[in-house]
Amino acid sequence: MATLSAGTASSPHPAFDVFARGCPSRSTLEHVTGRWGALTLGALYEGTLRFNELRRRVDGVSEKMLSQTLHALERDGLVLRDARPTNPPRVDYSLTPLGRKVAERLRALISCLESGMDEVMAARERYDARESA
Amino acid sequence: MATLSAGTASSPHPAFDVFARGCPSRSTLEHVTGRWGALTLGALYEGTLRFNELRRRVDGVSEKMLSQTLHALERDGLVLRDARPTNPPRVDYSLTPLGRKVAERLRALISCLESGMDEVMAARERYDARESA
DNA sequence: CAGCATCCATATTGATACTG
DNA sequence: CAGTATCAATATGGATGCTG
Repeated sequence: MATLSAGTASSPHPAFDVFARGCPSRSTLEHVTGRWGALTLGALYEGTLRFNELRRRVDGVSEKMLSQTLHALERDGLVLRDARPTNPPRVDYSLTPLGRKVAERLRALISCLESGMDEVMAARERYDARESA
Repeated sequence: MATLSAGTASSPHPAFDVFARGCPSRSTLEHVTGRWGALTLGALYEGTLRFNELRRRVDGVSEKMLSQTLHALERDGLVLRDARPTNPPRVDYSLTPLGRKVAERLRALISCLESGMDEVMAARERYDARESA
């Protein structure tokens, strides 16, 4: 067994395996956990948002990155894009059912991390003290 | 409310907030979800591993990236590094209790993604057909 | 074995300007 | 408003060579 193909999370022989180099699920994982993917899904979990609303809510994204992120998530079927042919244009972004499930897991991870941050900070101090010595 | 500070996952006013630009938890999230962080935690979830074992199991990591990833995770208190002063040297990596909790959430996310991949693939085809038209 | 230091190609990202 | 296009800055990643 060269890669982490077997023994993964739920199933011993999943049809798709994130741990394998060429698996499509690996790219999806990257879209989801990427720098802006996680924040974008997190923001949309709270409700439908328009492009510029999203931009304001996700602290630090550039127009380009948000656009790119949204395209990737839409392509993966996690985000729904609803463009109304009005003038001025109005585009609403929301989560698909699958996107919602994924966002939930993501939030579980995030909240786990947030509540563990005191421990993380303490570990960092110990590490830095030890290394600088 | 300019950022995603409020209304986050579990608590309305978390002490640490991943969504805020300068929050330390954001960097931890990046270590955890980063390209190699997720795979590394996933691998260690299955048991203690030595450096080169880890390198073989995480398909595609370079020595440098694995080293870097391991340092970041160790500093954050998620991974434990146990170096025995033997010759040849032997270093065992394992998860701390916090690391284990985080890895669990990560695996939940991953397995959610893996079981949704059929849907993802279908969405991709629809998207590509639509866009190329 | 377990790594660190260095160099370099390339991928990501961010500003800026422009369009429908 | 909702983006796309382009260019420059930067970060990332990998190959190589060396050490304890």
